Amino acid sequence: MKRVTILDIAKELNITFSTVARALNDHPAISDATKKAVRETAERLNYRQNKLASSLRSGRSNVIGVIVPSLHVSFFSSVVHGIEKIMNANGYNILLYQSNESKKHQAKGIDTFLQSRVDGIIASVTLDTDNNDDAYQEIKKRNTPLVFFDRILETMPVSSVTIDDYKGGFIATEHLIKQGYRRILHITAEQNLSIFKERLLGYMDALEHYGIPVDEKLVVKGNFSLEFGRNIVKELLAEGCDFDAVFALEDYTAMGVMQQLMESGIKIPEQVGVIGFANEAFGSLVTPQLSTIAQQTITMGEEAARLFLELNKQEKTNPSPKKVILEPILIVRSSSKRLGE
Amino acid sequence: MKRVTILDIAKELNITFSTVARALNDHPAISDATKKAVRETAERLNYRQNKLASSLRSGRSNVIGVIVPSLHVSFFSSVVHGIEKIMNANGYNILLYQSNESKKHQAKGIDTFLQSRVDGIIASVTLDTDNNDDAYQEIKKRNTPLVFFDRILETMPVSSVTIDDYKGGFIATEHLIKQGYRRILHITAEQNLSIFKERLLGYMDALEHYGIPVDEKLVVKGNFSLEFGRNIVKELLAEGCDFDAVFALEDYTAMGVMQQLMESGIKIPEQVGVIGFANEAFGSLVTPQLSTIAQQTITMGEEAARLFLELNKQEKTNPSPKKVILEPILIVRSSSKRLGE
DNA sequence: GTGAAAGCGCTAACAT
DNA sequence: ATGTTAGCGCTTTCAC
Repeated sequence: MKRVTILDIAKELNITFSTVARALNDHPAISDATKKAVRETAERLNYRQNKLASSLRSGRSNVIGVIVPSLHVSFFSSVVHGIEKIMNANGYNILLYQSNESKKHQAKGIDTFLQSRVDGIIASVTLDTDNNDDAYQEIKKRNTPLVFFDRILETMPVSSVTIDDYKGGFIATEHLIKQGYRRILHITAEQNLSIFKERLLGYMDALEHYGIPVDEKLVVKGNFSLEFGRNIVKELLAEGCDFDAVFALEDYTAMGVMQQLMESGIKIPEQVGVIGFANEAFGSLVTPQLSTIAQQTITMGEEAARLFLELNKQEKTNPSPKKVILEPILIVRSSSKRLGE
Repeated sequence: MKRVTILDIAKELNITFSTVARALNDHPAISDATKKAVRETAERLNYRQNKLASSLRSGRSNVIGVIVPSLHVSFFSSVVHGIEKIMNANGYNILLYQSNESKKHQAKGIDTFLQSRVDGIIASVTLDTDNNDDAYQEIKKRNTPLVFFDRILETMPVSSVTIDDYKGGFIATEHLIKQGYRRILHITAEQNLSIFKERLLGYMDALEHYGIPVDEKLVVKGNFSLEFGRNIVKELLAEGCDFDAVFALEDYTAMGVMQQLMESGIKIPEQVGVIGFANEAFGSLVTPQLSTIAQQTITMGEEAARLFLELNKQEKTNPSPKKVILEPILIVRSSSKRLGE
């Protein structure tokens, strides 16, 4: 019933527990014979190292904290999948925390991570996080390596991996323009997070680049829900708003847009073209298939993990933060393809 | 730069560190004045408890390990979402591990959990796990609380939460029968996991119950992929196999079935009805909308967490394992509704 | 209501 | 190549 420790192994073999510890850690100064004996005894006694003790003593836990808004959002669970894959392959474990889009929860999670003495933190911030968030400042103050992905705090000098949201907005809009659409509605969100700002900028620059005037009435603030997409289309149609394409901040919103357009008897893509953002699984399964911008979710997670590993290697040299920017990928499907391509 | 400990707080206040520890843990024997002073000093010095030390000493880590095949599968990420929500609310953190459907990885994950002295493990086993899996046996041997969800080891006396897969298979089939379908194709999987066995049993019993003979040619072994659904339909149509409905083990497979049927000019649900399993997000967005069986994913995670908490409370009484069985929910959509309902 | 002291199971610097 | 020793930062029993 009592847990077996290195002391038990030492007793069995009539050596000291420090020799056992060295043998188990494959210390070069230990003879092969001793190592073999120790390993066999360890196995026989069913010994398991106590990581708590080892971490406490060594100051390294081999655990990193990952904090995301919600695993129920496929974007985040895919990124976490990528993070875990790489970190696991490098001997790290993942402590997981969901902020549930609440700054308060997020702060509590960070606090727990700090208490657990994680070797680093990978995070995507809540929608309402401000640029000088205390919790994140505390991470830096304690010299705990920090990596942001997707939703970052722009003013903090922290490594991050994002997609080029500006470019994402640009190529989505450009694609619509090239398909002959001219009055392109853009559904965006509150502008406190850079990702939405950037997409909007990309949208505006694309219009300008192709000599199309920006019409403020064609930029509306919305959210990630299918419902919003339906409602805004219903409203705009009722108002007689004149648009011939929609670039939505997220695929679910775009889906709502499509549903309402179809219900209103508007042909997609002949009368109105639609493009979303995120490449959700359903996009290729619906009719018409939804054009979108893919965000390389798993790659994003993998890159975030690699960024952390790099950061950790050069920890003493205190390197300047590194920004990895992934390419957004235009996925053209039938919802926006009215020319031959 | 040096970490602040309870000793630092003690020095500041000219009391002993054990008083500080008690004050921080809200020990009843400590005066309110002392508690207040300690808390203020802790805050001022920016103290963070070292959980490694506290866990090592107390023997409780307040961490539980969660091991799933892959977070990239929405079913699992939703369940983990539910688990984290409840465990977090009860003061626990989640150590996450993906087995990637590999028994070897799974064993390594369990080993790490054991080394990290987790207070319990919640798991959904890999497809190839056998009933006497060493890693899971080891968990029990160490008296570490264990809870399975969805994919369980039947012969192990372990608490678990599943849905009633038998009933799921039954009501899916019954629904098709009531819609007038008679030659119902069932796509199942290898029979080593109970979930697929149960669904198949439910299917057969439903047929029998309604006096429809079971035709072995209408039961095929497949997998979760859309491709499999497409291919099997193509094959069966080529063979001239006569079926008028399909009950697929998973929505993606069902989606492949629908796509191929439509491409072959077969009307859904008029000529062939289709029902899937899992209630993936896309089901309500595709045309025709896909009927399915919902598995209460988030609830499943929450129940698994509650089961663990209960288990942990009565740890000394060594309670008999408790099986929570959730109701499968029939979701009727247009892919299988050819009568008025 | 607070102090003293032991020890959780390791790592690592210093001996030999 | 192995032993000795001192902690890591807490919790907890036993004093007073």
